[in-house]
Amino acid sequence: MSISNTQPPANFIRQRIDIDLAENQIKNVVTRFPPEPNGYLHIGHAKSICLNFGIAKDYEGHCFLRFDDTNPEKEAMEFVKAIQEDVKWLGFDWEDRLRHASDYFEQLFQYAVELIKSEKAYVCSLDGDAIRQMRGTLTEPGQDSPYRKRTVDENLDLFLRMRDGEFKDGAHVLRAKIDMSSPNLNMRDPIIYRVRHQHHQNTGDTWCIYPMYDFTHCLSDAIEGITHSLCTLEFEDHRPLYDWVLDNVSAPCHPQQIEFSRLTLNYTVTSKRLLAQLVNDGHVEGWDDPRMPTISGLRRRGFTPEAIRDFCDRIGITKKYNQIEMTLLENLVREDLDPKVNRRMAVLNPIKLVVTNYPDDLHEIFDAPNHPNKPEMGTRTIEFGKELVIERDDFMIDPPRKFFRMGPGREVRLRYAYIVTCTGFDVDENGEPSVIYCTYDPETKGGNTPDGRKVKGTIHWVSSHDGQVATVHLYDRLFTEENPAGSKARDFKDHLNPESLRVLSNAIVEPSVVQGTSIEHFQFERLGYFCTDPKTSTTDLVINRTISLRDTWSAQKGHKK
RNA sequence: UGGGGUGUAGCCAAGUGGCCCAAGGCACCGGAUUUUGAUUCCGGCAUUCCCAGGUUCGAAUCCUGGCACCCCAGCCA
Repeated sequence: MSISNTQPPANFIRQRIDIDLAENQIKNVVTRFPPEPNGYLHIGHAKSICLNFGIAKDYEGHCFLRFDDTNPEKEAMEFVKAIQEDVKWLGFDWEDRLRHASDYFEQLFQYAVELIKSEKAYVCSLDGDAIRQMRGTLTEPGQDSPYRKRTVDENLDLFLRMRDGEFKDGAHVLRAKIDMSSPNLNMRDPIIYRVRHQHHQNTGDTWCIYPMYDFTHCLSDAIEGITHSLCTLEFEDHRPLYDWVLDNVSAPCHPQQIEFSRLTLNYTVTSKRLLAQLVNDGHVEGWDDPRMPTISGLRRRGFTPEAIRDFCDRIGITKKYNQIEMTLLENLVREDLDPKVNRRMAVLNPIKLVVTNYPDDLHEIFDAPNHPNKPEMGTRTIEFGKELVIERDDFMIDPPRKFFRMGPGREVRLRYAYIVTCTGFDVDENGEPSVIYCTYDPETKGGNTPDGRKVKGTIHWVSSHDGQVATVHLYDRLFTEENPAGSKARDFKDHLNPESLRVLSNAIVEPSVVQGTSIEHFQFERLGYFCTDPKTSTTDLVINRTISLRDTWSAQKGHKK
């Protein structure tokens, strides 16, 4: 038996679930993906989405999409819409399990009342500074709030009045009564409700008090019957509080929180806060700028859901701090696109090539395969003529021996057309070549060599007669540093790559590169994978480079891509 | 001498005391095929698992002691 490659990768969370199932701790698996709608989803969220939805799928359980919307100041409908679109695009379906933490505000309120009644929560009227000061430090215990001894009746009365809008923002908070000397700061009477007179994206103006994350999350999990609440490492310290809340109210069940390490990708940032800065400061065009590691940016760049899911599978789930190489993601995109995408020819930096012995007004039509290794993908026609364009990089006045392209006196194949020999060139006032001349060998139609002669170089071309002008966006990594946010001394924006976007406005593409309403993917032969930009129009063809082809030649030569 | 975590190749990662002189992927280095210097294919790539002791017939896996790194003092999540 061969090893199945459809087997989901083993990881410690799946092992935990296997044990829970085997020991009958749970009957079926329920997970959730709980984004806060305060920004767009990024590749790090994709890891969590694939984990949570992937586990639900593999174990035939369920996964909720739940908006963790307890802080109305930062949250917006734009983000809840975008998040849903991104999760769907990645290929996951929450069916009828779309929820908001704010759907539970009334229940949460009742749980808070329970806590007050059992003397496990109190209204504290200290201001922010005082609360902070009395919390103590990492090495020193905190001090009890003077309001800690308020009676149940007094607390109840105050809490109800907080809800009724009697108090200004910050006047009072509700705190859990735990232990001000706990070595875990989260257990030092954490705030669980605060007053915020703020319009909420989902509940409107119904509430003016909002529950905090630590109180909301565990209870939302319990209400939904989540079995395994998967979150990132920074919440490890919060687990005792997660468990405390569930142990001290009449929660329907007690989900288990399990933490895993978040994704770090080199040469970019995976933090909503930092990405928001790039958007707000205008360093990129928006959340869906193709240079952004956001799901919407990657989509517009031409990355596929398949490649992203594959990436998430391959990086694994552990508790180790990691930094994944961007080249892994890039290679998986190539791997996904290579077998399924049509080949086309496009010249990014054109220079004119005149075939001097070709008839002036002849335009031959050739069939060219859409995929050289997959005949079943069919063919398209390409037009040949006397005047063509080729890539400037494919010609050198004085080429080295190993340059398998065009140079004076050299023979080269024009892909799927003819073998041509360079006979001369013109230069402009700067000494740069401006026109190249060649002759073609009529016996080599289609690029074949009936005499069996070897022609090492094959270059791409487009006919001037029917080639179409396009604007091509060449993208490169957004940052010049591996870990742009890794230094406390320097702002991450100092490491922005000034050449992350190059716009080529005179590219010539073959006419079969037509723009549809949705993103179309191509491989431009010898160049890379490209896609039409969603903002392209019939009069202005805009094409994004997803990723270049692997290029061992220029890598060896140390040439710049 | 606050608490919570993590340490297996350049980057991920399996491994849960004997089949480990450590799986797999990416990267890298050869070599074959090639009308994309692409793809594909074949081969190579940790006597060693943060370090030092110990237990054991046997340790990456157990014990003891170090070391390094990450997270926590929002009325953010």
